[in-house]
Amino acid sequence: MIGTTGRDPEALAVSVDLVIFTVRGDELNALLVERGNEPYRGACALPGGYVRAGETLDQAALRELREETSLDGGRVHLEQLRAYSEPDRDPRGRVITVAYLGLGPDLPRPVAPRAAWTPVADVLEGRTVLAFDHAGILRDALERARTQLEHTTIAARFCPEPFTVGELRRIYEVVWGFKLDPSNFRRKMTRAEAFLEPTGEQRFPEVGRPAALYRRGSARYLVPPLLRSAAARDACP
Amino acid sequence: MIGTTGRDPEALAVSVDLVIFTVRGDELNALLVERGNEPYRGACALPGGYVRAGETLDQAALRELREETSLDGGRVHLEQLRAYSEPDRDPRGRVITVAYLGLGPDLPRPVAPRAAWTPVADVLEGRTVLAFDHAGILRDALERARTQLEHTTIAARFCPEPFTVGELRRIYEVVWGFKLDPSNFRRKMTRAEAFLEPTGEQRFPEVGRPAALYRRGSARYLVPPLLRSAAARDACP
DNA sequence: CTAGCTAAGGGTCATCTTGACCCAAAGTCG
DNA sequence: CGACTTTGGGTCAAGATGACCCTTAGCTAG
Repeated sequence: MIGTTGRDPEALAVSVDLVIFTVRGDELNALLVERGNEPYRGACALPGGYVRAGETLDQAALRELREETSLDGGRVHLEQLRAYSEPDRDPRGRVITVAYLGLGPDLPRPVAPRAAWTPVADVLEGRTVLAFDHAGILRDALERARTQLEHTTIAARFCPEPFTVGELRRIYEVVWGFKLDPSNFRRKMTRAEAFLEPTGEQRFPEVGRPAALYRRGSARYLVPPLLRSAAARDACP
Repeated sequence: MIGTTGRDPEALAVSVDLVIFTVRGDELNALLVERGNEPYRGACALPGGYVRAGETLDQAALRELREETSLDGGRVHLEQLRAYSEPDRDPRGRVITVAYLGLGPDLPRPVAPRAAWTPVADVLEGRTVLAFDHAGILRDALERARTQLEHTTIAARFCPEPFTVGELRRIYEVVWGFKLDPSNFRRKMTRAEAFLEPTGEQRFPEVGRPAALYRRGSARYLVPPLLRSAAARDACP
């Protein structure tokens, strides 16, 4: 959380803010904390805090992640998004923040009090109001996540291992916001080099045919990429 | 340039550093300044400086651009690359820097003394040594520029208008570091929606057949993208 | 004037990828 | 058993790509 004390208006502070996405059920969720102090008391905000002396931005982001979710960085993919620097973005003083995008499999309930998973749609459609410029940061993070699904293999980071092709497809559908053809999706994913590693096991779901189980392969990039059509890109919010 | 005075080791400063690329002849060049002060006196560095009070990062980057090249932002495409935050990246104290990637057509000689266009290859191959972590920043910027050429229409920002398809192709070849098939390249570019806008004029070069002239179209993205093959990606440095 | 050079610009063709389908297989539930 | 759901395999046409070929239109050397 952003500190509680007033700040020298001349001073320049640097913070990190985290957009942690996870897929729960059929919804994309982000980790938000309810603010206990002014400004924006009672509103929601992205988890984050000031960068400490001797700490890199990556280390600060990992520390905040641990404080809010009690997760080591091993299970969550964290990457720098960009810096936000509007002089009046924080009414307490000059704070430049570096946003991080985090992705993880259906994560446990956050440990921090007042922290909770919130559907991203609630923010996009105005049902949940975010403090500061955090709504804009969240939108940028969502767009980055959607683009990353096209070119990289991070979608598998959303899935607890082992997982089925259907589970992986649901990640794409939830993050992108539209349905994919199951058959074409399977062809694409199973033929991609080192994306999926078959375990040989099967999973027997409550309904439907048993599905083969996979583990994440070694590939970091999906070549050729799986591009959203221009039409689909425009259709979703 | 980075300031000349010593700094309080407890304080945290934020700077911007600019990687400005331009194509001159058959080489990709970056704008570098020779350092007149310690540390790294005599070495080259990226242009940059501290962010001032009340200034966004974008504004700081534009101001530095003007100071070094006397160019308004209109002719140069500037975008944020990422932040660099290793605590010991600057021996004078804690400085977090946000790097910007800039692209422009064959730009005039820089106005600032000790500033000069330098072939990027000289840096990559160690003939030119950069101060701080600037060599790493330059490599990251080059990789970003290469990726941007695949998905966006920024390559045209390297070309003074009006330009020919051959000139545009040379941009790709110089930035990517390998040759492209002229015929296939033309097909791809002229069929891309709103990338090239024919002027109807022709240019008569010293040698070879006259070429049709184009202006930048309104499209910002190149769909479908023009992807480097995995082989080509690995081949170039 | 002609041959030779260079680069533009148009075309062919085999291959690959994609999107829209269809359909059988293998489980559960009524 | 039959309805239902999801997996997983297949076809087929349309489009994109890479490797070519060849003509065109300017220049220059002889």
